[in-house]
Amino acid sequence: MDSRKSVVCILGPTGAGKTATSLGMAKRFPARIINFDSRQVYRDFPVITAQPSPAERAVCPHELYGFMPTTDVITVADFVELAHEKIGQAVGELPILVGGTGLYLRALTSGLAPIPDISEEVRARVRRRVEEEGSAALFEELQKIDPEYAKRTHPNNKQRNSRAIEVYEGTGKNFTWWHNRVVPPSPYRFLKIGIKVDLDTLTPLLNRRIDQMIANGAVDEARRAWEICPDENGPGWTGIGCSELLAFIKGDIDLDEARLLWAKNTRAYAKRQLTWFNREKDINWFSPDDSGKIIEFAAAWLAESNAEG
RNA sequence: GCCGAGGUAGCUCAGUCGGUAGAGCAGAGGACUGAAAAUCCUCGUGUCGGGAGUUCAAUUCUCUCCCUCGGCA
Repeated sequence: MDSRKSVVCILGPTGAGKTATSLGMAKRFPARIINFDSRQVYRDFPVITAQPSPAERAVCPHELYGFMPTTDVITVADFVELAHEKIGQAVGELPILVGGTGLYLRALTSGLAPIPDISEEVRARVRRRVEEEGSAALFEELQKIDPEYAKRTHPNNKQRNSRAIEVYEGTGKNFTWWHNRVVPPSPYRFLKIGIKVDLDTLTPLLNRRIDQMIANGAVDEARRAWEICPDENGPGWTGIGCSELLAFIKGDIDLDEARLLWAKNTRAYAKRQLTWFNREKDINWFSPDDSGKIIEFAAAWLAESNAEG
């Protein structure tokens, strides 16, 4: 018997129709939709990051959408904590996780290595070092303190190399040591539903969605965000579409160039998402127009747990 | 019509003092544990504009033709 709380996850590449699927499910079961998309948390970019509209959100409670300022960072660890909190609040409701950030979902379902927070001083120092000495210098150091992890990263990967170094400096244990710690099993049982669309089918849909976003005020949205957070390095600005529109607003490129760049980057992102999800073995894949099947499938899975419990 | 500069990868161009060529971008695939819509890795045969000549050997030198872009008429 499995008495753990049931959580349904709806994942897939951007633009595949996850929102529509989740709403269909929310109409069938009392539900609470919880976002696991790292960019849809930003309140200044509801259109550009394709957050559910107010009408869509009225269908059932929606959590972790549009609540962060562009100036703030969200990390995997922050997400996992927030998601646990929101799942806990779904009492008498089915928690439905919807999103496309593979790392966030994996961290939530498989657990995150229990690495303590690294102080801002250490992080800032390591980051300064990457800029000054270059990523390869940190990589050489990493080969000494964590040869195993060094094999899995690359001299040019400044983000990973500095993270691995800061963990060692901040905790005295290397990254690999932390990764090998056993994480407690999740208090939830998860059903992963993937919306599968091949890239060539998806691309024209993504392009059309960009035109729609522009028609829905994406440019003004970016202008307003720029007034609120006039710092290109503000974490919210890393969303695809945000930086391209900012380049247009600043006069560096025209709107058509911005659109083409945006489309190209969106497709590349969708491809990265598909690559990530292809590796996960426990995803049940459906096509976007299978919403009926998906709901039956979820219903059967939920009944199974009730029968057991 | 004359003078000049060019025609090399899908695009922008480098290069070969004669031994059949390589960067960036684009494109494709992949990795991924606190920045993840991030960050990073791998993948380059193309009548080197056509034809002829010189040469063991021409994308490279010579001639000629075609085309593009400037300038002069």
